[in-house]
Amino acid sequence: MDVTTKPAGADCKGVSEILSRVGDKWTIQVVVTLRAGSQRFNGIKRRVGGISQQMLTRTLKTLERDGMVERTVRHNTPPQVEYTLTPLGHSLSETARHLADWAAAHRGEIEDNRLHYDARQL
Amino acid sequence: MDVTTKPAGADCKGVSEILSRVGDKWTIQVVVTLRAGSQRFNGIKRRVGGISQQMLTRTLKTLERDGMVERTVRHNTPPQVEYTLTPLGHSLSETARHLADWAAAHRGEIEDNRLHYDARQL
DNA sequence: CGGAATCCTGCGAGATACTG
DNA sequence: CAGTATCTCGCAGGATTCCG
Repeated sequence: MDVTTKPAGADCKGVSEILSRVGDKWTIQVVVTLRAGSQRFNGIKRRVGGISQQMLTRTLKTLERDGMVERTVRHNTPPQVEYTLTPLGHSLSETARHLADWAAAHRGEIEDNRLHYDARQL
Repeated sequence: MDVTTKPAGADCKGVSEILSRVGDKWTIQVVVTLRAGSQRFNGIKRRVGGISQQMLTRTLKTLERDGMVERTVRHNTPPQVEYTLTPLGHSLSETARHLADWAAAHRGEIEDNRLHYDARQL
């Protein structure tokens, strides 16, 4: 699909899909967790904290499908499954970090604005 | 900002809230639309396209509360309400654009990965 | 240990109609 | 024109149970 015709802000549908992935509750947290290196299922679950097994499974599967993480199975006893960030996944994590930095930098300002706004509504 | 000391995923809660705002379906589109300058309610509605007035109202109100847009009322007949991006809002739009650029750049790769993945599942 | 399958719930979000 | 008020529905996301 011809991205070049895009006038600097016209989300061509596919873009907003990626955006929504970033906004989803767990994807970014999992990706960021994996920046530290390969990890196994319950390891990730422990590190992310608060995620249900169901959602971790879904998130990892989606990320794998998108080519953000690689899944490696070792048929030992007990079984081991390792998840590793691909270059694409790393790239996403970098971009997401910019956003996170922005959020961290302006969080106070935003909360302030909310307080003022709410006060005015009384 | 010293990200390196963060234990690999310590989203300070408020950050993920901002992230989810970015991922929400309309916020970014409205902000991007307003980059072109002040605009009125139905003007935004027309430009964004596909948004219901309900969602536009909600989105604008949230953005106003967060201090991203400023609302100016003119009691004419017919009434006019203008929405303008604040500096904070501009700043967000810039950051969001980086993400959108990333998304646009990797969209093809991701779709490719999905096709391969789905093919393997048969 | 690493999942899959199933059930349940709340909220995001659309459609529509009414108001000032 | 610029909203507010309802009603509704789909789906993200949680809890729980079962499987290899």
